[in-house]
Amino acid sequence: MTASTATDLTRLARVFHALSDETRLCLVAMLREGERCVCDLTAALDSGQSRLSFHLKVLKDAGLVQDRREARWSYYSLVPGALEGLEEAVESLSPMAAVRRVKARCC
Amino acid sequence: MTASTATDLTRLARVFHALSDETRLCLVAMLREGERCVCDLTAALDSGQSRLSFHLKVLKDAGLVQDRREARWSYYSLVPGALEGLEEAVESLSPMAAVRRVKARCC
DNA sequence: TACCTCCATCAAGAAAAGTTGATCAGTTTG
DNA sequence: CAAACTGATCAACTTTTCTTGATGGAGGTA
Repeated sequence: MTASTATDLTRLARVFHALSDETRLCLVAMLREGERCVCDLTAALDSGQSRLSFHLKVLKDAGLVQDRREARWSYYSLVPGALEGLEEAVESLSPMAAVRRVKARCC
Repeated sequence: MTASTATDLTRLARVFHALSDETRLCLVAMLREGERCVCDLTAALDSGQSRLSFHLKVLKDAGLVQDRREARWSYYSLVPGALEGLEEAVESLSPMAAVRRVKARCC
């Protein structure tokens, strides 16, 4: 809890970055309905395939979505609890936590 | 609720973008303690002044912080409720909302 | 086997974001 | 008034992110 403060910040920043793009927010919105294959997402967003692949990777690297291969399709879905965990992540930026960080030169 | 979907997405993306940087997360953490003048923030983060000014502007444009001038000092503070509102913003990316969006070509 | 579909990955270029140092305006102090 | 201080803004530069088209692999199908 005290050890990996910088790491936590880094990871939190990465999650927020993943959500900082409209295309990716759309993807998240669609995936809240349930699992989707890339071809469906591509069709729905009317977007190039490599472009979506890129954005899905960003979401995946942030730990927000997961993928599953089946035959020649890739199915993406939200990582259970990942979005719900956002709230407490924000709370981790608490005043007390801040005091600790700042005393140690902050970040 | 239906009209400004794209606008909502844009604004939400902007808020997440504002939080997608470690320096800015540090600033938010410090401001959760209460109002701070820029000189204090600069000292605590051991950062150049124009750099912090830039990041504070990003946070301000996203509606997360507000500033107040007093004499020659600028005091920054969190916009009340802004962080708390994040959670419900994420929830606004609901499956139903997604269905609506996707039917209309999504974003 | 030849061909088609789905999709990850790569390279190259375009666009956006971040950093740094300089300048300037408004305030206060000597 | 001159000098010092706080902090916003600008321009130039670096770094990161995004987009696009091409390639290739894996899995089906005729």
